[in-house]
Amino acid sequence: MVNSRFSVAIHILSLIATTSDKSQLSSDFIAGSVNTNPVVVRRMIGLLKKAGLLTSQSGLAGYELLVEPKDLSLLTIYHAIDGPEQLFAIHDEPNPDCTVGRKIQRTLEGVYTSVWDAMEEQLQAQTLQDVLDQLR
Amino acid sequence: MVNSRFSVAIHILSLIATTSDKSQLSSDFIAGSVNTNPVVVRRMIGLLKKAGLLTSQSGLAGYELLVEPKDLSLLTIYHAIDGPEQLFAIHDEPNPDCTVGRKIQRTLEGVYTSVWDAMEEQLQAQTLQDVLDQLR
DNA sequence: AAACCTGTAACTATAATAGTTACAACAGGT
DNA sequence: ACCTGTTGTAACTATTATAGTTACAGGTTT
Repeated sequence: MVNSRFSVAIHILSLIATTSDKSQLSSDFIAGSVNTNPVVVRRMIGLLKKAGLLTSQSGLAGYELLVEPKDLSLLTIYHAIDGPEQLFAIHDEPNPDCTVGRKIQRTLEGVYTSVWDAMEEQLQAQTLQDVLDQLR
Repeated sequence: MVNSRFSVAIHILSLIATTSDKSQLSSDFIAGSVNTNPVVVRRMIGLLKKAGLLTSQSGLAGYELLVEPKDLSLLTIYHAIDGPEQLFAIHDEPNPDCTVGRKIQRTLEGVYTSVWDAMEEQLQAQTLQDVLDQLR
């Protein structure tokens, strides 16, 4: 299973989107809602910031979204957090002297790509706004 | 990323399907093609056997498929190897006193379920025979 | 200056994974 | 009966990913 970073990222972005008093949004406050360590939050926010999804100011509590929730697809978030770009690992160096071993890697890549594409399509179809609507 | 067991399972099943001299199929031989340890192979085969996909006889080399490659979907294989049934982990115990924290888990479950379903659909659509065709 | 914050590096703990060693039990040939 | 080679499993080890943590330099506000 993929790590929980994607979940944490969506949680953080939801919090920022729904909190009107931005000065309340310290990494410590956010960590309290997510139930993790403030550093974990700041680390994650660093990635989201690098992807241009939000701004922050060093030394000053408060984050602001740079993208409207309805324009922010979950796929964009996924790419922002630098999650794995493959679903299934393929074993290393199968035997090249074997008919199966010689071609299995490329074959599996093809199989997994179709699965991955289907997944991306789903993530593209859902936005942060959809998540916010369900949180009500 | 999910582990490489799924890849190894497909490799093993492909080997069994394409090898006519079944007595050649020892766990050691298969391990040589996959490039891993014979015990890893036997462990994996134990799962496939438990799922009714193949037979083996203790003490005697040789495995046989119990299902026609064209009737064996990759999804069936995936379930056989007991892979994770969720793609993304959801962080534990978000703060119940927070609007977001209170409902984020259930919301994410919904999101991830739609992604998972799309993935299963892709795996269901492809069979071991499709893989064999591409190995040619 | 004091209190509070961010950003980041470095370290630690835990868990998943794959690989490995070891061995009991079975099969087939001699 | 014995030897060789095999499966099925348990138990252990090594490696890696992940999350959590400590520490601290530097920014911001009062």
